[in-house]
Amino acid sequence: MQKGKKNSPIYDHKKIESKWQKDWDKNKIYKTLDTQKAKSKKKKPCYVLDMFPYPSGVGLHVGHPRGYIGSDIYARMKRMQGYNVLHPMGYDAFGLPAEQYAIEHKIHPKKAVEINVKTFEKQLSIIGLSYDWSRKINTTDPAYYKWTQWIFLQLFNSYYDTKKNKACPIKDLIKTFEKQGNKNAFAFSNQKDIFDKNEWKNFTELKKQNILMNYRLAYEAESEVNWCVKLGTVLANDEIVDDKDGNQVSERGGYPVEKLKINQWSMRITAYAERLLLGLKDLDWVDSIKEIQKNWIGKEIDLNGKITFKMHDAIFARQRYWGEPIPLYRDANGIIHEVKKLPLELPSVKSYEPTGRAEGPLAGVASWVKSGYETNTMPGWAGSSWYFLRFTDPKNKKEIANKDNLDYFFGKSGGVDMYVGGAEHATGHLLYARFWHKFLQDIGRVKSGEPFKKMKNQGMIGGVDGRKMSKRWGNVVNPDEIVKVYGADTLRVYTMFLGPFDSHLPWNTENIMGSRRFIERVWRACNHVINEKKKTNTDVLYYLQDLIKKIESDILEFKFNTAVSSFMIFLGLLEEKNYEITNDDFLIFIKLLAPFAPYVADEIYQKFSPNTKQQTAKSIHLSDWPKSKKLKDRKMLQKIIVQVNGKLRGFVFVPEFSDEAYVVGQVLHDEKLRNYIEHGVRTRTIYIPNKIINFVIKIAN
RNA sequence: GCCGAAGUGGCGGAAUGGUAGACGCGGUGGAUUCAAAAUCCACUAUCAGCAAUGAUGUGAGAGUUCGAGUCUCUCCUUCGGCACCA
Repeated sequence: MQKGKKNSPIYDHKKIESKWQKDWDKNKIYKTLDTQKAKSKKKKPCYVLDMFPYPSGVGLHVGHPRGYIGSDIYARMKRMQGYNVLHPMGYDAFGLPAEQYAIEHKIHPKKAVEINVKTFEKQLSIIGLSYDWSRKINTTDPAYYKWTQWIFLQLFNSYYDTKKNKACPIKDLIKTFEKQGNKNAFAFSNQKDIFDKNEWKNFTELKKQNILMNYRLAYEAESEVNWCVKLGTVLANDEIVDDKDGNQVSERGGYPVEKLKINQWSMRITAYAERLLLGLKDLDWVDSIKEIQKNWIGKEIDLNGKITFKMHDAIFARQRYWGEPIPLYRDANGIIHEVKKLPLELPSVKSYEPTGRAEGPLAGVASWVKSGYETNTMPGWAGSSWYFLRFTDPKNKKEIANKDNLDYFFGKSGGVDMYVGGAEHATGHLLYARFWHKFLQDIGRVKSGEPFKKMKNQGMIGGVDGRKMSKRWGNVVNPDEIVKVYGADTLRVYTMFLGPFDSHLPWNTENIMGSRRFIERVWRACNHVINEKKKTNTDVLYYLQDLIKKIESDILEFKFNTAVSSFMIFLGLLEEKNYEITNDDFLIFIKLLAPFAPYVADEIYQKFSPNTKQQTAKSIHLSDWPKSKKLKDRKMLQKIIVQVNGKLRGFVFVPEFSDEAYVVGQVLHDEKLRNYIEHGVRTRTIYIPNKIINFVIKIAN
């Protein structure tokens, strides 16, 4: 058929993208089925998770969505393959950046988070990410942090039994002390003094409390903080820089920083060191991250066979306002009690700025202090150490998540099926989340010991100058601008086409035209479609079958760049000789493309899908993923590489699985090739069917 | 210093031990156009040659192999982690 006969209108990304965005929202096509419904439909779960972001105030640059686009492509394919995909998004909004933003802009952190979340969602919504927004969570929501506090209390009420090799109730340990003292208690501890049962009975309450602190998995102890006298505040490591003389100074102002020992809460992660190390073996993570964790845990066995670990316990407190309150209080006698009614909500304060003492701003709230509450709050990593559980049942008021939901979504693989995020969390979030997960396994809340069985890490995208994108260098590219000018489909394709998913790559807006052209070529490829009475060109047909396999395996391995290039080759094939393709075969191509360019794919799908009289076709994203089939009549000649002494000298074409003698015959038949071989004495021939033949020639003299 | 990853055209990159440079960007020439944009066609690693073609070539050097970008060893460079922080 001649080009231009079926005149497609011009590709208008704005029109197409706003149309489908509304349509998808309205029909809630990305909604995850509830457990009961999914089970009755016998739908298998697939949990595809992004590391949830910190909604900082500056907004997204073009590198941020890279991981989200990758996981989205994966989720979309799985959805089309019939899985009940859980692909949620939420916000990790406690912690320093939100607090800093609030201080700088003189607004309440809660307000700052609201504003930032809005900006963030607006930016994300135009990229075409298939989240089920009805499961959105926010770590700063009291309904959420109620359960963060609950987990804290479970840790507080547990010790690590070294014989059972798991966490056990502290009550059991107290019973042991009452029966036999601590001499043969199999408990992980830094308690040095030995006592018998009678001594234990005679200890004061306060003494008992202090001893138990040496056993609890969440415990209070003296530890060091960075104290800045001039700023009158405790600083996080991130806020400290080296000055030109190598002294540690505050990033803000450059004032001296000293170490100060204060009493604060910690987590006995060291009790889990061995299990955290062992668990790494079964994880489908990139080796470099496993190696980093391994080094961090740092197991060493000295000559006497004593096992030590480099890893320290983790401080679980910040002298800051914007975090989860620790759900404990101290009575007049100094005895610690649990807060019975959770959540213990963060009170409103007049000033959330540092107080000038080595304690949190909560110390300035009279009623809070009077009640005996902790003035420190939990660190940033608290809420992110279990959020992936909450997504399975985000509105549950009775427990962290209902067991049926947890078991269903964490069922087969025992964890999130695909976790996508930055490699920079190797020793922070990824370690803490594994620690809490193992603890929750010990107390029977989850079945598996590992939360993230499979993980992929996106590399950073730098500026054109190769530097990190930042306002400071003036090299920030805003995704909104790119979407406006080129469209979201182009942004997605280009981001994926840049290079390997996990490499650090520079952004180059000049190059984006190639991806835009690709989408336009897809649009024009509609002109090659013929009706079903005719047949698709066989070259196209064969390539299409290979393409199905190629795209599926590339998506599974996160090799999106090569997937895009094989789409381009397919178009080249159609264009070069103006080949024809049937309606059905073209739809195969469009379906394969749908996860990458969801908007244009749905638009084209509607044109070519067989609509019934009653209704138009559903979204392409709810259609079935193509399956490759064996083409019976596919008997192609094989191109055999001909080498002489390992050097390429030409090719011969032979039927599949030809034997050596036949291939040698064909080679000798070719005058040019024969000359190379007869140049010397043939001593050996290496033949690999369908691939290569190499003649080893000894040249006389 | 220790541990890990990576070095391929002008650029981003591709390549189960088997045609190095797919695909894209950029560039050169041409078609179309009053002109431009867009689109289409051809060429585009280096050297020699009018050309067919030949030689060289994946950070450097050795090795294994019929055959190495890919495997092994040594070195160089870059990036990440650790060492002073958690």
